[in-house]
Amino acid sequence: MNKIIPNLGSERPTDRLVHLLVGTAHGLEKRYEEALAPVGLTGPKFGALSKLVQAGSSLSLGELAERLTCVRSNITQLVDRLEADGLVERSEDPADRRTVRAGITELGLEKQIAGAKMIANLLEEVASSLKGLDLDAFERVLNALGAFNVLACYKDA
Amino acid sequence: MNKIIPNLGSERPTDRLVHLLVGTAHGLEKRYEEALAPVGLTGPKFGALSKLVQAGSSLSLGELAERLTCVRSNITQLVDRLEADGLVERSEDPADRRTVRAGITELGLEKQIAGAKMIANLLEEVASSLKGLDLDAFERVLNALGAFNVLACYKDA
DNA sequence: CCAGCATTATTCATATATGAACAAAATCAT
DNA sequence: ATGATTTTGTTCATATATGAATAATGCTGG
Repeated sequence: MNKIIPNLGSERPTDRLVHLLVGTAHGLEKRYEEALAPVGLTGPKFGALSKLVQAGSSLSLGELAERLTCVRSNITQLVDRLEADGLVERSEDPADRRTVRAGITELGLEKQIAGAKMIANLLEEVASSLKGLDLDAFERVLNALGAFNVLACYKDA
Repeated sequence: MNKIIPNLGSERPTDRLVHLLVGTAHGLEKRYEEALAPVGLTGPKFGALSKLVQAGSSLSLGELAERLTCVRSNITQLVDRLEADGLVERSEDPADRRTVRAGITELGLEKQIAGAKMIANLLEEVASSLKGLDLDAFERVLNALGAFNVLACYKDA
């Protein structure tokens, strides 16, 4: 969970801000993982289950990779682990014998729902800690960084 | 480089902001990695070299782990790879036979300097894309999230 | 039709991260 | 002084990520 851009004492004001931004994001992700841990889920596992719930049906591994913005080989492994946990099941696609579909199980659905509750609580906390702040200005800065950045792929990941 | 908090159509305004924040941070980290790639460095490798340069002397692996905010076993592996690249050398600590010190090599120093230049350019770009925005408001929001968050460990990572 | 091309998932090698278990060495408390 | 504890780095098992190579299948242009 590291890979934080190191602060090398440069001390231009934006350098500090970038560092703060990335650190804050990592902190949020850590909270996110911690919120899911009691349910027995990790971030990536919850993400995959959520995409399946959201889709309302099974998805091919390729579709799952797209929606989770990652490469296929990653999904092969993630679905291996989810299947070992009994949260997801692979099935054949009758229309295309190359395709493997992943469908959520009963247990997977339960876990997703439990995880979603934890995340809702977390986001509630975040929302209340942000009350009264100028969130529009905040978003303008993020958008400025987003325009400049490689973020198309994150638009609705 | 994924593990982005998935957007599960909740659509409270702060949910969207959290998602945007984390996505932007990942985008910056991606740019950071891409800036270092031509030099032949990755983020973690550059981070370790930078801490050694900053320290001005060799550091024990434990000190390095602390400054990079990660566990010791991670540093063992990272220093293995840096040593294989010829960027760092392990040495014994005369004062404590348990301790292993990591010192930067000539080549390591060159690479760190080259990497630092690339990062300086990147931050320059960021700074110019942020011109005219209300960075104080931005920082206030980040601080609100930081206070609420597990971020002590990132204060000056 | 079928030869070549594209797509799909898997496997493999690798990088990064964590945490538990371990061995060696240092320190501390009695 | 010495037995217990702590500290240090390594090793191992595991999770997550990437990208290259591969095999199976599907598709397409002639």
